[in-house]
Amino acid sequence: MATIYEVSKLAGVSLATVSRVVNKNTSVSDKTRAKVIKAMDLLNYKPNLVAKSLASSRSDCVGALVSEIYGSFYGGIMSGVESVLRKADKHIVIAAGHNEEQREKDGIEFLISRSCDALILHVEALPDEYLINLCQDKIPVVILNRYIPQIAEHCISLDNELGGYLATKYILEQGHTDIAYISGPERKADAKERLMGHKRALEEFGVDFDLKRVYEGNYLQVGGSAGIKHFLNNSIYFTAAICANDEMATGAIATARENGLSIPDDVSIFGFDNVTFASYTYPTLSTINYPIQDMGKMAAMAVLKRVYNKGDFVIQNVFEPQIVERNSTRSL
Amino acid sequence: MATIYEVSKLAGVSLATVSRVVNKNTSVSDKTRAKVIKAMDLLNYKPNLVAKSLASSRSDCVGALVSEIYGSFYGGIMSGVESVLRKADKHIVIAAGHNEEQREKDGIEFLISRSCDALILHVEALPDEYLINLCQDKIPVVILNRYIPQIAEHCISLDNELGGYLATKYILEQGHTDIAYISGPERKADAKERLMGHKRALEEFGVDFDLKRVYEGNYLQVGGSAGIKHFLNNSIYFTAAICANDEMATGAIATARENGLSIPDDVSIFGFDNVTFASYTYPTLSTINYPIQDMGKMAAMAVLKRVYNKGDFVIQNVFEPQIVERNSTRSL
DNA sequence: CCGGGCAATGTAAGCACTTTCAAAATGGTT
DNA sequence: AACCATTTTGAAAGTGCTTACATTGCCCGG
Repeated sequence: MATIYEVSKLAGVSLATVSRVVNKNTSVSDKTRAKVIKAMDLLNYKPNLVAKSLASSRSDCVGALVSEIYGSFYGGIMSGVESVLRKADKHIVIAAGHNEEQREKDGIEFLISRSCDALILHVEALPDEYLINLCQDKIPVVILNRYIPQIAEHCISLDNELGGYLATKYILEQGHTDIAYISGPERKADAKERLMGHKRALEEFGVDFDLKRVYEGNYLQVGGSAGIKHFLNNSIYFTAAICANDEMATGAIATARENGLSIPDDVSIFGFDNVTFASYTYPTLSTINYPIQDMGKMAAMAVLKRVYNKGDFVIQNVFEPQIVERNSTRSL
Repeated sequence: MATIYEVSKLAGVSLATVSRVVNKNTSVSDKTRAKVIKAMDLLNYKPNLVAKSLASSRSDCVGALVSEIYGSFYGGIMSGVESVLRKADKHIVIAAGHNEEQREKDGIEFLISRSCDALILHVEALPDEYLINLCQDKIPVVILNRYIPQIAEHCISLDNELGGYLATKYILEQGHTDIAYISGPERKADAKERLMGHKRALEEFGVDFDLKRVYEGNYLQVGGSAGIKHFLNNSIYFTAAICANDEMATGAIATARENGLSIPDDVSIFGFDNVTFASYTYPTLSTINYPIQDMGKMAAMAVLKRVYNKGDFVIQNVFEPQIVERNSTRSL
């Protein structure tokens, strides 16, 4: 591979001049520029980005850490990030945190050591303090799907409480009052917030909140199954089950059906996230839209703006959830 | 950030010695090693990987190019690749090709310029010749989901013909003889191969192949819908529809149902790929398993073995598809 | 007690760029 | 033609690490 040195020799100019042409930086006369470009073409010169990084201490790399690489939710994040950053000629280095504190930390250090210019993080296990500290460091950070007041401007999140509220309000407006709620793991902030919204809606409609009607699931399909079984086995009557995510909702649908319940005639099921397969289920799943891809794009734009001074986007830190009406619910 | 120079000064040794300790390479006495490690701890030294790359002309980066980042199929690839490579402390840089020749080419050059040590490619639009040429270059390449005889040892692919054969054989064994086939785009190699397998099975069972019973879809949900509509509108009788991928199968199920057909009682539907949502549909989808995640892992192992001389894996270049029996088919 | 051989360590030349600072060229004014 | 202000160019010092080669020191057999 040709180096900048060979180009400079062939063009009869100095290294510095070639560098200037490559980086379209400062003033170079048209004549020399032409000479240099010709030499570059001739040698099929491609700048060595590693050397460039070392010399400039900018890598044009953005690190993205997600819990899992698999899955449409995380896929949405990365896809959004990639689509924006790639256009700006930035590279994306990925790592998975697998929802474990140590691995998330490792992942972050891994990305920093690669001297990423910025980090886009979807971390679940790491405590707030760690992230607050991280934001004090020189490396710019965007945190997805999490709201930490002390570093609010670094966070891009969904109003989960509102989502929980909207879901329950929708079900209440359909005339349901016997509502089961299959929650996410209590230790997860978003699960807690969604449940809070659920409570607020109940309150607003004058329906008593009953802890017996809440089952703590694990955000997985089996969690939804277990939830439905739990309510049936304990003879807790319900005409609607609100699930804290779509995955549990599919489990709930399957298990309800296995127990002879027809969806939505006997029981309405509501999800949260609006992942891809929500429109593949039968019946198609009513849910709350989580615009994760847009949020990924926003994170990328924030990086572009703050780190590379490109584009004059207005950064939206909090996104609003919206009802997606499909066929898994009916009004009483 | 502390540099190797500061460590060497603090430890009272030369740069080279520190480098040796860091890279666990050649012989260093226990005493000096201890001194160096202590100094590194004290300074919280983290090697600058960019400088390391430049000096060693190894980046510990592997580039992964997939058509889309979104979606469980591609997610499977990346997830497999990440899980293996991360353990070996390699970084994964991703790019999307979006199934367009130019973007795929750009993506590859993008990754090469980042001086990736190897490339794992899932490209669909680029012609064989380009890939054959690429393999002549110094950069090691693994090609996923595509078989090119001239560079067979670089390819990790599924026996699509066998998959098509197995799917059709399964349906035939269930007693169906009026079989509709919703194919993928003809220009895609895997679609062609799957159709070939379909034909072979028909032949074997003495069922005439009729071009009228084949509809060329686009691998998307709407393609499956369009296929079913096409057959119904043209009064082409069928008791089973085999779809060249799961996505079209879900479209087919939905549209068949809309037209008053019950699945699998009136018509059996068969898919291909076994993507995540295949077990979320109703009825759950019988399909052909495409072990894409394992193939991603295998690609990563091939890189580990060939590029980094790590591990003594046996590289499996061709994977075998398998029937996944679920509830969208029935025997006549 | 001397050297051969080997392990441990050091020296210094890269690696391919960026960037600061100074020097040279240019052009417009008198 | 001389001068000054700009613009354009070049020289050279980094950037933090690896690695070939040289050197040192040590152990052991003769």
